Amino acid sequence: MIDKCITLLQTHGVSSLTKLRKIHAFSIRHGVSISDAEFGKHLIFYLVSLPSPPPISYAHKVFSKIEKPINVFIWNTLIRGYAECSLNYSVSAVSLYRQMRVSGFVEPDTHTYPFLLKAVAKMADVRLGETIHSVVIRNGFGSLIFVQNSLLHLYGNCGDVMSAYKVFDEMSVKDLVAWNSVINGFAENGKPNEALALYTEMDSKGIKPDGFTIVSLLSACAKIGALTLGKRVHVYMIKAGLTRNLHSNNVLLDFYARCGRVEEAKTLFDEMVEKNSVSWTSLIVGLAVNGFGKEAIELFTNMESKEGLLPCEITFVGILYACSHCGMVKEGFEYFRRMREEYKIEPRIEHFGCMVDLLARAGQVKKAYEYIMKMPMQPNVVIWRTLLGACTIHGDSDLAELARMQILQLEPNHSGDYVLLSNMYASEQRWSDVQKIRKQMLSDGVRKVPGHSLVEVGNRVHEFLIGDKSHPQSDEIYAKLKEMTDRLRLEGYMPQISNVYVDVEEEEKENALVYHSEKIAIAFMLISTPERSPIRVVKNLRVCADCHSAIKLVSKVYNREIVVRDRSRFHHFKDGSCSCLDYW
DNA sequence: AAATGCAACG
Repeated sequence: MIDKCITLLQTHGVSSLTKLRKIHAFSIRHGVSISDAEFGKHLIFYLVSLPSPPPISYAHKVFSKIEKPINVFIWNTLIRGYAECSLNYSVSAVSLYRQMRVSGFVEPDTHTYPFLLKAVAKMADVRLGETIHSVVIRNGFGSLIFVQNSLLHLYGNCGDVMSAYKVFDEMSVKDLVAWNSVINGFAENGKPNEALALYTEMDSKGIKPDGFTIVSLLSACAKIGALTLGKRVHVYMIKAGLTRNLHSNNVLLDFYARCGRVEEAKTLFDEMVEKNSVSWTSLIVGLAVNGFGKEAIELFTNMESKEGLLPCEITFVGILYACSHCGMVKEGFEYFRRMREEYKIEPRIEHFGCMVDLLARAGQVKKAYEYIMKMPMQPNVVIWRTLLGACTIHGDSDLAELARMQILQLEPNHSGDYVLLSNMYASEQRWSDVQKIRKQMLSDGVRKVPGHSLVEVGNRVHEFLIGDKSHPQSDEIYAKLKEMTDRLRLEGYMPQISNVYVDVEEEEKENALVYHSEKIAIAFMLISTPERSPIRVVKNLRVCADCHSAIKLVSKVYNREIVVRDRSRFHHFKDGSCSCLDYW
């Protein structure tokens, strides 16, 4: 009878939880004891093998009924189950491993450590990882490639790329998984150049990349807006024959959108043979952050009419983002309602954040505040910062002060909030308040994040800081800046120096002309690139109002399309106007 | 027996 039950598990077990429950009930009816290790082993195995997340408490119940001592396979399977569940369960995987050690009956084997390390990687606990690493070596498993690969993943996930690289360097045999893991480690930790260098090395050894390799490299480039690097990866992707790989295409789409190349993203989307809801969502979000809200919504309408495509919560974040950044307040509320009622998606704090932004950005800051007060969850620092940002733009200093007090409690020492408030006071010519904020910044030991702008010419990236004079062509750049300002004045440009003024250090204020980094970068591009060619700037902070109005005019006067990637979004400047329609 | 993408605000 037990053999029959096991056969049943083997033939139907992989399909569904309902089937497994039925087989379990069947076995009880026919007198097969759950404490029988052979049957219990199979049942746990199939439970844990169900698509994620596995029914772990059910599996654990079966586990606890199995007669002692429990063999190592069963221990491993349950550890694996916990490792594949959400983060909260990773701790249980570790404590299960400890129980196994103290039970004294079995020793961990070669399978135990990859499962355990997976759980520790999820926890991103580098100290625990190091401890287990030394245990692994002591037990003689340190030279097994799958254990080493697990270690690579662990260190990468903990942000300790140097330890990952050390493990990698000492591996005598490196398979594609090892290369992917270490490349992903660098890519995920903001080191796309290193990731790409490793890729080049891998390529020179004749190892072919797969979809994972491409995804790691491209998402790293997307994060930092490295268009030239990413384009190189696109070429590798073509060379490796991965142009039909869905994941790679999705991330390529995201990459182009995140580099401001909306046309390329759209073309790619149209040409993709296989598309899933992630592809649609990526383009919707891409259009939204690039300021093409109307197009994002059009695409969403299109998506709704397609069979078998369901928008998810992220799709709605994109849609609500599109509405808030285009001033479509009424539409935003309507989509929020439909998300809950038609799609049964419970709004998360991100969605409420969009709604606060929707009201606040449209100037209804008081209503936004009331909305925050009525939210079913505790507002986080992002929500308050949204309100603060809108208050500084719409000049509600009382509410701005209130929002800042909330932020100060949740996250002290964040320079951006001081700067926002100080800029608002400056725009109202409340210089004593500006001084007060600046003094407070000094006494609180808060240092402003210096603004910088990156531009690419050919294969080189040039970086400019505020008032930067370190570039070898500095004289030419400043001559161009002077000419630029003169020509803009003729077009009616009035410099609003207040934003710049509070940004610079006391000594520098004596120099009459201090330019924000984006202006310097644009002047540099005007002299370094052919006429009419588009200019891309990646900035680490938000563009100030003065630079924004200046760049609008530059796009007209110099007949250049200028794309500025902000800290949070894109501005496409063309013929004297911006895709954000000054709605930011 | 390692592993993938899209996410509000700043």
